[in-house]
Amino acid sequence: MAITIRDVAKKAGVGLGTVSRVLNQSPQVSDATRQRVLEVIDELDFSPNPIARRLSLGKTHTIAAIVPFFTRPAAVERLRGVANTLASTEYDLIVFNVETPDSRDAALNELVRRERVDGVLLISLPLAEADLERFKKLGIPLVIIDVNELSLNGFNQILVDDIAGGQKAVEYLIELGHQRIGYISDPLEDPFHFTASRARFEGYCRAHNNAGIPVLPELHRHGEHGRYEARSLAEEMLSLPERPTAIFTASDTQAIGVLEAARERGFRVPQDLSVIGYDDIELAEHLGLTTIQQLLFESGQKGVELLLAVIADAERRPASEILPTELVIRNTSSAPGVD
Amino acid sequence: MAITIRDVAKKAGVGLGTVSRVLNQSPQVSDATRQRVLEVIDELDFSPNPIARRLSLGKTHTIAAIVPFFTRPAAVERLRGVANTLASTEYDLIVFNVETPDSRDAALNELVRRERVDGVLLISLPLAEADLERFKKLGIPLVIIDVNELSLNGFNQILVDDIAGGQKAVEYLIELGHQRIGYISDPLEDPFHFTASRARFEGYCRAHNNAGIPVLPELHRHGEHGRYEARSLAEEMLSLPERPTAIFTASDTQAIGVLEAARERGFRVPQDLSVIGYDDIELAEHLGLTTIQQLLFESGQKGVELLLAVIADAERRPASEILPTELVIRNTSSAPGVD
DNA sequence: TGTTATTGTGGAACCGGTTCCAGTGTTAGT
DNA sequence: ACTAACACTGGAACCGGTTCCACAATAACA
Repeated sequence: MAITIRDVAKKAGVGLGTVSRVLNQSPQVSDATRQRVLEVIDELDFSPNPIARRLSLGKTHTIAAIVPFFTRPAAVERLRGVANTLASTEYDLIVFNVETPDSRDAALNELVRRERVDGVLLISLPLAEADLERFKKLGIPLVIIDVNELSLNGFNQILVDDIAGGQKAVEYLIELGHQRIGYISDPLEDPFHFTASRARFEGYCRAHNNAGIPVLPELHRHGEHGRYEARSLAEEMLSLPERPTAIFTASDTQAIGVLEAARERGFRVPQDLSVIGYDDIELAEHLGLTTIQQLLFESGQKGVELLLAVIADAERRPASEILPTELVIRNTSSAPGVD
Repeated sequence: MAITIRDVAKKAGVGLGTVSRVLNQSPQVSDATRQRVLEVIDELDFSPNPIARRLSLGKTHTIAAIVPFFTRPAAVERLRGVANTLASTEYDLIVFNVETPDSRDAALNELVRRERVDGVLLISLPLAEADLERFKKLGIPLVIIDVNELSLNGFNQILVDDIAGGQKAVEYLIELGHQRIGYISDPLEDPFHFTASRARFEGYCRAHNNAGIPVLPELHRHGEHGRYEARSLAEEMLSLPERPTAIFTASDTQAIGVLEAARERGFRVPQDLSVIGYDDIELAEHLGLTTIQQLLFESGQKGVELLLAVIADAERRPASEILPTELVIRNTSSAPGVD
């Protein structure tokens, strides 16, 4: 049987309230008593049972992260930010990996049962109005990371301006002299309604409009997320009678597929084809891939910090922070037709 | 204030013990009563507070996974197996990401405090004898996944026969006619004492010995884990006066680095150079990489199942399961010098 | 010196479950 | 008809913390 606060109290010759006060650094304890209690705690190698603590406090000291496709490099990196930040707190993290709309709903229902978690981090996953309202009504602290939706004004969120990111990438290509710029992304409509591909496309369009370059439908292809799929889409695009001189993709993973297609077809990168990805995952640096960097690790970190703040103060007004993106120029981009 | 078992009892006009019995499917309840209680539970949308349950049962219903470098593809895939298996149980998972010996020790100390978790999954991380003994002495259920060490006989484990895996890869190359086969791996000695690179090297040596081919020191290079590092090592190797005609790597990530080096140097794969990786991560299929498949997802899954069995029956004798490896032949391997 | 704050302390009550024990009602056995 | 065995049921006690309230001892004030 493990040592309890009562054992400590008895051995130290104090009341159990006093031991609890020492544990919680209450100032209401004299130095002499505190000293004695601390000695006994040390002597018995006592450490308080966190579960009893949670029950008594009515808090679970657990937060949940809902993450679609948590094996994707960008998701893993965000989770790393979450896990590392949480490691130094007394909070536990439980991760819900979502791979189908069904598993999303299961996770949601699980969490919405009160008393399970103190707060929820929703990563890259847009929810229906009704689901969001449920969180609000039940008063479950919620922080949304990486969902670009106008309707989310009243919620706590950490977001990345994907429109600006996409625009930045394409403006850079236009500046280099490219006129036919392809865009390869996930489907703009998918069962989860992910926003990233759409927002980045919006940036793509804005850059074109600002420069007075028409947006050509044949230069925008989309398919399931993945390097392999992106590769086929790129091959289609590169077979066009008027092929693009540059391709922007919605993720680095897809950019890698494009690089493969270019190699396959004998196009040199960047001389014959410029390629720009998105995310700046670890591989991007090794590949020398020009990309739009978004602060993945930091998004997880800031999401946790915000969530803990919301948990600590339920009355806090909703806050949102927009993380910057940055164009990282490496070796897969140059002016068109240059040797 | 949330609904408790007492509210249900009152509304159903039964004692609170009865409600508890219904919740725990005790057979000691008449059908009529059970029915009534279930109706009220439904009506009030009651769900029992897991924390109170845990305190009362003296179990945390939480298991910990200690995973070094949890962003590496192989680790992520194992974790996916763990998380998905656990999702259908009432257990929570907390993940300790270990990136330095310090953070390993911190995780260990955290966990060894009793009452924190019901069991521990140790993934790919060899521990000192003393640390293992600590688990045993404290009676904390432990399952070790993917650590190849003879001294672990008395422990529950899921392991992969990395020696056989390495041997299989190299035997296949020898069969194809290769005589100069390189091996690129992590350092054989590292701060964590990872076993994978060593065991696979052992297999490499056995295959050579069996075939009467000498093991040449210049054909074995090792460096920090990573695609980029592997690339430089491969470049060194390919610059040798008598370069290898095939390279076996300790991971797919490193194999990708080798492919890059080959491309850089103008070697065609597989005509000029065969490359075999290890793990069969998702990328391997897309790249057409020949590799040794190990059951990553399953290793997590089986680890959890074993751990839950150990938790359920502390007297269970230690069990170990060896997962098979399989050679997956794709497009990066062929006989040497064939066009 | 008597009265009032102030500081420190002990422990009951509580958080919301589980479990055990005692007790009631029913059925079976003789 | 009386007792034994059995099936159900109610609720106290418990898990191990926190918190609040009552109270004692000391300090501050008039």
